Amino acid sequence: MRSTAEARRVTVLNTAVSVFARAGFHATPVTAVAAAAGISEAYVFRLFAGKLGLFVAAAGACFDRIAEAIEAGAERATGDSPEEILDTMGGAYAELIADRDLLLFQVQAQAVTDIPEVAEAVRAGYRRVATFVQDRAGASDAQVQQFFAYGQLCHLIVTAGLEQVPEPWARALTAGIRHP
Amino acid sequence: MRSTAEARRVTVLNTAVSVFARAGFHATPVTAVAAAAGISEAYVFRLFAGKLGLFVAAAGACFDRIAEAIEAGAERATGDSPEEILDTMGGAYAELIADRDLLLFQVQAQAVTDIPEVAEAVRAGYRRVATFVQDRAGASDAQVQQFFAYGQLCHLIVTAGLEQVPEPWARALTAGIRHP
DNA sequence: TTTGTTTGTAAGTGTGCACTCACACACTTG
DNA sequence: CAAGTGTGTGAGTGCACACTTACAAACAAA
Repeated sequence: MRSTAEARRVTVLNTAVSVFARAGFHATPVTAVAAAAGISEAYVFRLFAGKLGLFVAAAGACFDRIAEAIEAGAERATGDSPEEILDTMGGAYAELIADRDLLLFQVQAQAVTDIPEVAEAVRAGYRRVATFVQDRAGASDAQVQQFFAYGQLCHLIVTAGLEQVPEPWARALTAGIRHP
Repeated sequence: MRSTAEARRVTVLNTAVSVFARAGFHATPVTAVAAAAGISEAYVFRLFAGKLGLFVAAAGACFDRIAEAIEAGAERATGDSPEEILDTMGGAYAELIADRDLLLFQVQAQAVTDIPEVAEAVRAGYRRVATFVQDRAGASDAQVQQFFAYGQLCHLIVTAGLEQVPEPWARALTAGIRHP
């Protein structure tokens, strides 16, 4: 017994987030995840209920990490106006997604929401994050909406590589966006 | 000769947008597009340079339709303040994506931007739409950015099915969004 | 009619991949 | 030590699907 199954599941999930992030659910063979995690394909199938079970569990892990980062970030807020707290949360999020994996995974998950289990996982993830933002920052509906709208804009900026585009329209879309 | 190849290409592209919109590039066999278009798989391969060529061409058709709708919508603006024109453009876009195909196709295209040809097609699409919005509405960078941020929020709302979620966080995210 | 061109297809071919199964090794308990 | 339990894999199996090829029918021009 080299490791417990539960510990394996955790490491596999983290690598799964990274690997699925690049090419998405359908274009990523589970051999790729297995190889990245350093175990055999067969064992991945023993640890999770099929490729779909693996992806859904990875989505859970992805949103867990996002929620934790935002929750931890909120603690660092200096003032307690909604604007200040939202700003600090945004900063924590920007910091977290610097490596792109969590952001790209979200995009990939949104793309396979035609699979009901994935749609539910995405809703569960945003439910957790959005309710926390709303409650903790004491923000209005409009502020919460704006927070997520600009978050989604980040997805476009990163997937389309707009930071690298010097034209005016691209500069307008990326203006003031943190980090990417 | 039942039809010219060029006419076929147009009809195939429109069906391709609809069919790819549902399950995305990798999960959609070209037989599905061929069947929906009423022709054989082999002929699709004769009309387009592989599955990727078909998808990239479909992306072009998708953004063409969006750009045309926004350009036509801008004509209907009553005033000429940036706010009014942006609002009218937003309305035209909301109207266009009522059938979801164009919106979902954009999401699917963003998910396969790891393929350089697709990334370039996405950039070309947003280049056309964003420059038009900026020039025609005479909007500031911040206004253009906001316009697209809330457009991207629509993608999340539709893919995650948030209109159907009665909880407060979902109501906050969907508040005031037109149509979906 | 014959020759050529374009539209269209049926029937493959090869490959990649999800998933299974029989088996082996590690470790524990009695 | 023997028997049991959990961890891990090699070697398949079967199917879906991207792409090709050989062939046919419609139309045009001579």
